Formats: sequence, C-alpha cells, structure tokens
Amino acid sequence: MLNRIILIGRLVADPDMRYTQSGTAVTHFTLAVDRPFTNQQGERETDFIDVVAWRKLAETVANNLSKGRLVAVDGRLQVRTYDASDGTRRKAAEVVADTVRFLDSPRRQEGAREGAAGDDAEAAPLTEDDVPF
Amino acid sequence: MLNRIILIGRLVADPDMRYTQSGTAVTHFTLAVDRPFTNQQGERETDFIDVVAWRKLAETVANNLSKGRLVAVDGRLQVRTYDASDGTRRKAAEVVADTVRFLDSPRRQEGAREGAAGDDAEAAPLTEDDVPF
Amino acid sequence: MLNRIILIGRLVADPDMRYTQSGTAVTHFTLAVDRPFTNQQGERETDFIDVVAWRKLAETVANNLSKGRLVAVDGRLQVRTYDASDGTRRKAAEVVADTVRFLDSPRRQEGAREGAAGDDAEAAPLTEDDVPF
Amino acid sequence: MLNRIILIGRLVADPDMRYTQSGTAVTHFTLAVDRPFTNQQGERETDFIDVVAWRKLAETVANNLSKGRLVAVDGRLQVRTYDASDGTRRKAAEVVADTVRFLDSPRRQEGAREGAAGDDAEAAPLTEDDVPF
DNA sequence: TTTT
DNA sequence: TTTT
Repeated sequence: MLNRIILIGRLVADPDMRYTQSGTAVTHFTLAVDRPFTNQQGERETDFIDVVAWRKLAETVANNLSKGRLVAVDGRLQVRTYDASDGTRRKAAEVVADTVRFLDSPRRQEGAREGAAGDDAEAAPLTEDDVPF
Repeated sequence: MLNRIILIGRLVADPDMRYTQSGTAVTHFTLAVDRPFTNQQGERETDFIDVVAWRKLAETVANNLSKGRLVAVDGRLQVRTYDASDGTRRKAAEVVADTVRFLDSPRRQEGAREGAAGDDAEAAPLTEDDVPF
Repeated sequence: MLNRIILIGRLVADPDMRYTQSGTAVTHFTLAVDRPFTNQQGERETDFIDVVAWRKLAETVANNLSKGRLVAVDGRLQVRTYDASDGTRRKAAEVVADTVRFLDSPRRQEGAREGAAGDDAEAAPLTEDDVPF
Repeated sequence: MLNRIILIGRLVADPDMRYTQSGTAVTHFTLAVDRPFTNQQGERETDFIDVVAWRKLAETVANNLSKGRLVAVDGRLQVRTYDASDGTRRKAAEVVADTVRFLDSPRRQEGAREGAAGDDAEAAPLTEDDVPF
C-alpha cells in the first residue's frame, strides 16, 4: 500500500542500458551504500543495492552517470521471483527509481567523453512496462 | 550513506522469532505490499518483502502481530550475500526495521490468544548484532 | 534537490475543498501525528500538520475522507511566505500530497452519506498550478 | 504515528548553535531545497526549510558545516505553536534532524579555518529535551 | 562483479 | 535574512 525507499550511494560500475523487446529503455546499476555503523569486528559494511530505471530516466542515467558517481535515488523496492538456470526458484530485489539526483560532478579523466553533467532526472509519470527481455 | 525505506503492508504469515547464539532476539516476517498500479494485463501485483527486527522490537512484533495484520515499517534495506546449500552464491534482501507501527486491531478469532494489541514499537538505539545463527 | 515526507496520522477535521480561479480543485486538511516519545512531563505530544492535495487527488480526498480517518500521506514539504492581514510577513509550511492511502474504514454514522470507502488516491503526474485564490 | 522526512539541499547561512538553560546544545540552520519543477512563469522555486539538531549532532553540524554546503537530512517534521511578540498565536514548522550527511567537501577559502570535513553525523538515540530557551 |  |  505504500513503498518508498531513498538511497544515497555510489555506482560500483557504469550503468547498463538495454531495450526491451517493445523498445523501452531500461538501465540497471548498483549502488554501494555504506551502513551507518560498524559491525562487531569494527568494520564498516556496505550494502550493494540494485537499481533499475525505465524510459527517459533510463537514458538520462546511462548518458550521464558512470562508476564512482554519487547519487540519491528515490523509488520503491520491488521483489521479483524468477526461475534460475539450475531450475531453482529465486528472488531478486531491486529498487525501481522514480528520481535520480546527481550529487557530485563527473570526474574528468584522460580520454573520457565529457559526460555533459546533465541535470537531475525524474521518472516519467509511471505506467510501468515491466516487459521481460 | 543514506538508506531509508518505509513500507505499509500486511503480514503474509505469523512472525517467526528466534534467538541468536548470543541470545539476541530476532524476528522475521514478510509483508505483502500492493503495487500502486496494474500491469499490462490489468492485474494488480504485490511485492513480498522480508523484514527483520532485532532485540526488544523483535519481541514486541512477535508478541503482538500475526498473519494478516496491517503495519507500517520504517527501516533500511540490507542486502546479504550467502552460500546456498547447492554451493551457489546468492543474495538476500531484507528490510531491517527501526520502527513498526500497528495500523489495525487484531482480529478476534476462535481460540486465539487475545493479542493484547500492544502499542507500536521502536527499535533499540541500533547497535547491530548481526550474528548469524 | 530532494524533498520527501511520509506521514501517518488522523484528520483533525473534515477536508476542505475549494477551486482556484482557473478551476483547479484543491483540498486542505490537517493531520494529527503523535510523536514517538513523551516529553519531560511524560506527556505524548502531537504535531498538527497541514496537507494540501490538488486536482483529482483533491476530489478523491474530499469525497472519501472525514474527521478522524487514519491515512498515510507521501509528498513533499513546501514552505510559503505570505503577508498577513496585519502587515507582517509570515511563513506557512504544508505538505503537498503525492499519494494518500486510506488506512481504516469509514465509521458508519447516523445520517452520514455512506462515504463509498473508495480506493487510495495518487496525485496526477505533477505539473503544479499553484494559482493563488 | 509515523513522521519521516528526507531533504537534500544547501545551507543558506552558517549554522547557529546555542545552549538551552539546561546546557543542551541545539543548532539551527536553513536549507534551500529546489523544487523538482518550474512554476507557471517557468521559474524554478525553492523551499527554505528550517532544521534543528540537538546534542552531539548539534555540535557536529556547527563545527563542520557552513553556508553553501550540500547535505542530506533525515528526520521528522515538527510543528510548534507559539505566541508572537505582537500577541498573535503562530505556527512554526521545523525538521528535527536524526541524521545529517555531508555531501560535498568544504570550499577552501582565504583565511578560512580548514573545516576538517569531519564525518557524517547521527543524532543520539533520541530522547528529546525540548527545553525552551 | 563491487563505490569513495 | 536566503543556497549552487
């Protein structure tokens, strides 16, 4: 009935954009989100959380973000059940992004396409496709 | 750096309380959270989201909630990696509850312990145990 | 850059729907939200938080909610500055609702229009009007 | 029953730390939070939102933040009623911070104390003082 | 497969 | 009284 999640973290790799069979853009990326406390061994742990963006937001994310960038994601947690290749039934959790805010500037690197900074990105008015691909 | 999730949904089963080896109470339950829109077949889908509560909150949840109850959970999303019995490496996502609000009254059932409604519950000041068990 | 608030509370009065000069429906209501702890005198305090809904959401809220109903509101906090009738400049804070979830059933009362329960309500794709009236 | 707000914005001025009569540190600051859309005149508006931090968090904020810094605040919205000097009864809304994350690095300025960057800050286990001062 |  |  209500499902809202807000994350701030860094991309552990460049985002991965694909298209569904019906031509909808969908981008996946993983955020490293440090926990607010240390564990019993005094180590700070990190959650690696999968995020997915659809349509125009998928394109903005893919065109403007890269490994290491700091972002805020506002969305909802979705849990899918699927059949793994070994025949077992598994669950996958991912955050479906409504908004992605860019919180730092792209790092200028040798030979990097400039990145265009771009502005923050909002998801379209949400009517999901959810077409498997 | 920031990780906050708020859910409203119903318990799909009675909560399951256990104790870690060091004696810490930990309660697991699963929430059914309806998505806010229908899919392309016009069906309303539901996310089944695992929630875990620790210590005093674990006990309050176990003592006062049961299958079907409506609650609001405020917490953070945690992603664990573990080795399945078949040797494969898998990920499990669960919400670690900071607060659980009880949003309806316990349904009176034949032969049910009264349930005592209880009040809402807050997590202790958060220093995690995270002891596997 | 990011502004998200989630409240659960009860309406302290029936919602108040009006129309802007341009004909946009806008509904105001106030939520009583109990604080999670007691103050130094051992009393539980309550925040009375103004909420505003626009357009279709304004109508759904006005048609289905009434004093005492329990709701969850998901929105953003807006702070307006205005000139009071005594000439002083004042600030008003209100939550602009994106979603309003109905968390209990309407209480049947003598002579009450039935209320139709209705379903939860989502704000339209957000392009604000914000026309004063 | 539930009251959670998450903001990302910039301090419009240096934070203001004081002590209550009982010696509790309390720091006030105002965040500029841009709205996610433009108004009918095509202008981007901004909400100026008051935030208050108590105790250790008050000190961390006062010692490490300054005008222009970008932060994420996780807390709850509190609405106080007070009597203005002109005898009128007024309402003041402010966000009581549980967590403040520092999202950029302090700007090095001529003659500025280095700022020490510091780490993010969490509120103590929340038992409010709420002593007027 | 993990980010600063 | 307003930030980039």
